[in-house]
Amino acid sequence: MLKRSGRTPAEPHSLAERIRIEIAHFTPSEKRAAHLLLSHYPFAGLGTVAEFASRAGISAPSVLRFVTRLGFSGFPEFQKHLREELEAQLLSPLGKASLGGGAKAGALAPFAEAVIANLRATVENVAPAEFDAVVTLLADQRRRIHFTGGRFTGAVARYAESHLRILREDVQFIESQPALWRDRVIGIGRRDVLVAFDIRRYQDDVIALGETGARQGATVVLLTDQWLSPLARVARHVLPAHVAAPSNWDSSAALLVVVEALVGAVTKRLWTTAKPRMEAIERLRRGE
Amino acid sequence: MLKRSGRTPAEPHSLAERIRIEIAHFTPSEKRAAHLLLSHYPFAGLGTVAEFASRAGISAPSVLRFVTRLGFSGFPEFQKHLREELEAQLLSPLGKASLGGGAKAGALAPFAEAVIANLRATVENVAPAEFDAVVTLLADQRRRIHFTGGRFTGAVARYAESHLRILREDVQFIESQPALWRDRVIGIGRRDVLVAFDIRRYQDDVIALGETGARQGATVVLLTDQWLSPLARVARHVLPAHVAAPSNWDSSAALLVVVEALVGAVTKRLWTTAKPRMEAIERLRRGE
DNA sequence: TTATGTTTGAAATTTTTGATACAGCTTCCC
DNA sequence: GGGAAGCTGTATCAAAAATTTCAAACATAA
Repeated sequence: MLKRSGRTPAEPHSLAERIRIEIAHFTPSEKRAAHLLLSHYPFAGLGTVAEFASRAGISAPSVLRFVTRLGFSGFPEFQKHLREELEAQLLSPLGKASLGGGAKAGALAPFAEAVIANLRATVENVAPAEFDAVVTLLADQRRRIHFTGGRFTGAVARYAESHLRILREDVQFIESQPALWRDRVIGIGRRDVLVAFDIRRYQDDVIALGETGARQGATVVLLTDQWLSPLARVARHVLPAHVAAPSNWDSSAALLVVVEALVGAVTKRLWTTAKPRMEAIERLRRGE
Repeated sequence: MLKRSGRTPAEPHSLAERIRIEIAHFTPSEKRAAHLLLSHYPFAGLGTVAEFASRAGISAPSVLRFVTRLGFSGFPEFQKHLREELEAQLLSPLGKASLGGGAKAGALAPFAEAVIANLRATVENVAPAEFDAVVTLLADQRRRIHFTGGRFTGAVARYAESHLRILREDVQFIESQPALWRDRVIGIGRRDVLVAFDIRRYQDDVIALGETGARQGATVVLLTDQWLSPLARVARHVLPAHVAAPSNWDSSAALLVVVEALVGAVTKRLWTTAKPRMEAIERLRRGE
């Protein structure tokens, strides 16, 4: 059994850091307490036991057991530690940058670093004029918008579609399997915009859909990786995102960020018509 | 005479600022209290009345009179105000992402910067042990894995599902509309893992699905935002991601990165069985 | 299934804390 | 020097908070 002496534990780590390390050995209730504290570190711990308990959805005794397990002799001592840590952090020049301690290890950190590099590279490589042109297309309410994507990028396409369909009419998602789009593609023509997502191991059916759309006069927008899908040849606009990741799989995160930036810009562009529309949708959801 | 009503005073200024203005009219012991508070703002005020009194070299009642003069109805209310002010100040650099900025040129760059901040914050807040526990669950081939998510996060859940189903058996996506899962949820029990995605404006149907699953004995894993979906109450494991963005919408990018990191880790864990499986799938796709 | 050990929250208990009444003290003006 | 007005601290009380107890619920292993 762990020592549960009444001393404040020595700190090679900050409290937040220690909790993240030890959280694996916690009981379910203790985990809830830990999560609440970490997600609002350290303010969640500065109120009363009862307040903390109800915010975490557990009982007061469980909160006490939680702080006891952390090595404190009682709740007041625990709070004292939080206050002191907070004061020390806040007064140091680094200050809030490192509040809550830096989680050292984990498979997550290197992945996040790679994605950050991708984002930087993507920002550099996307032509602002191209970005704006796509925003203008998506904000053009006379046009119909179709999203599609491959095995993995399909989810990103759906993400784009689920936002845009709230902002305006005539937005839909098309599955990339030919059997599922053959009939739907017939009506596509000059007034349609086809937004295709395709990253490497470029997918034949997505390419076929894009080429068919282009042949029928649709404006094709391509979101792809830095090496460009073959669809780039028929696309009117291309937004390339970097996808390298320390994994067997590519990362679609930068692609997603481009999508979110597009959605944000379109929202701003369409605000006068989108706002009442969003409110109406909200009312429907609520009233339903 | 000054108003001494029980309300928290309206703040054109912060409390510290107001004290500096009004300090001239304070009695000697009130001045001592004020000086202590200002010189260790706001931490001196976060302890007990007795502690504050002794640090200031005055008596407890004088401290009470001091906070009363500042317009608070009591010491606890005074503390609450200090905590809120501190929290607001500390979080403002993150939250301030103003909407009014120039929307035209380079809407992508500020968005990417915000996402990078989110990623950093997310890496700090995710407990490595919690992350590993989820990897272990997802890599356990005796269990069945179910993904679900809300209006927008549903796409992220699909993204996770589309990767994981290539690595192993028994992976599926469940739509969050109750009508679509009522029949599917019956078979869910102790050997099932339910991975739910839910960020703010937490969605009732996702919560209902999660609670139902938990009630039937499934292990619930929650991917949510930093404020934690109500589902955190029933979830065995919680991975919180930061979602703030300079847009009317939240950003799911950090959530996606967590998913990608999970998938990468599971791939590594299952490599001996996953590799032949992936090759077989590849052959099927080609040969088709 | 039964038996065993954990985990948990409701309620009772103890401790701490904030608040108040009141008397002594200081100050300052006449 | 006397006395009123306002400060201040001691002693005390009431309220709130933390803590402990204990039995039920739960999970786990046999």
